[in-house]
Amino acid sequence: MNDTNTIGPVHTAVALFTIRERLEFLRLDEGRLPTAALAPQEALEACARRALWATTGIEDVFLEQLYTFDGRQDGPRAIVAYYALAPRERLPIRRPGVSWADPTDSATSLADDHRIIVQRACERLAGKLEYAPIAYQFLAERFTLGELQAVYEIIGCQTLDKRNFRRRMRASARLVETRDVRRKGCHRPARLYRLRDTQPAIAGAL
Amino acid sequence: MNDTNTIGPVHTAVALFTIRERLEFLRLDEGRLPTAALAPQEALEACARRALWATTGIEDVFLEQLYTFDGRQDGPRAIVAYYALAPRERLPIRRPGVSWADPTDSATSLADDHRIIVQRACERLAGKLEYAPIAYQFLAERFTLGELQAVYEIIGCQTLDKRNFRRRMRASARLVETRDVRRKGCHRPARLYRLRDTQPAIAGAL
DNA sequence: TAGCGTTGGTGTATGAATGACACCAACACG
DNA sequence: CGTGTTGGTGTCATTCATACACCAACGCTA
Repeated sequence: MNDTNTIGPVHTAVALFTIRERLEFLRLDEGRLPTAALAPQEALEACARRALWATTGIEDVFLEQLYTFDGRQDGPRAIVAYYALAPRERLPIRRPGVSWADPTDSATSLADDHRIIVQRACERLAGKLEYAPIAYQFLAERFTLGELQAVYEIIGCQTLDKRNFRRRMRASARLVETRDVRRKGCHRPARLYRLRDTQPAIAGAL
Repeated sequence: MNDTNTIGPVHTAVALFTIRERLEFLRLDEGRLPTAALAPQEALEACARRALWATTGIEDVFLEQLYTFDGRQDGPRAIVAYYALAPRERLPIRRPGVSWADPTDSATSLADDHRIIVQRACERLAGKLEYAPIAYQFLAERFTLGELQAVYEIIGCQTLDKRNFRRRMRASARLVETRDVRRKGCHRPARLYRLRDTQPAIAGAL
């Protein structure tokens, strides 16, 4: 009766994105995003993290506030939406009731108010891609330039020229070349890079 | 006892900006921004407009959601902050208890949580200046290029080259030259421009 | 062990956009 | 009619963005 997900004046909702060939978001089987009602004394961001943790067990992901929506008349007064980003490797989700869905697929069953959240989050991602280091949130600590380019192409919905992309990344001075390479498949190994320490991985405010 | 400004689980707060030689925001004498508690059935944006209207009588200004902050323990659960923009001419505020203040002046008496709102709003303004038509929100329907440049310089906190600025504005194709000029002071009259109709004056989502 | 398939990795040339810069025009006022 | 003040204009140099093609290194297989 006192289900923390259905009562309370303020709720949070979280759209968790990851990339595996395509951009995907985490969707509960009932066609909703993870949500939680704000508990007494609880901070909004903590509430959002709790919503994610309760459904998936995931912790310590990139999380940023997206927008606050009006609630429904029979529900919360306001819904504070967040979006989260994480590399696929960190998401060994094998829980009943959650799965990955395609945000661009209008056939995906999803409540209207949550569909808007996913769509706005995609727009925000594409917009921030150029001026904030969000692409790295989809990658492991060390990554290849090929992987990085794939993230840019998927979020930006366009193919990029390899040489121009690499030059841009080098010019940004955010990357550090490591001494290691990654072997994967029957082709030339790829150099591994990581984010420069002095550059915060998460751009604070919007 | 039932003061709508002190109870209720969700509040809105509004930082209203205008430009008169410098950027200014509207501040209540008690060192707070206009706020309102979300009424039953009320939409968040309507609540923010009501907060502004109740203190100033101002209606129909540009208003955009900024960020949602945690409430304080003895107050609301969440504070949804908005920022508003309006040309100075439309603000004949002669109400007791409200005045204009300098957002960059740390000596301005302002509650800490509201100070953060003003600061974040200034950052958002500067950031959006380049890609969204917010500068026009500070101007009347028809304006001179000199006035427009002044807005850009004040929000961007930098002086701009007159010729380069005008070229950029022309290239953006957002402006329409009118046949009229404005005479003001003892110097050459300035051509008046207006925003192109097909371009929405307010960029919708963020 | 040689060839193939696949991804990793590199430089140059061209057009576009940006930034720096100085002078005349039109008015009001005294 | 002279002065002060803001309005208005073009060019050149530099930087940035775009388009584009080939060899390298590996695993696999024949």
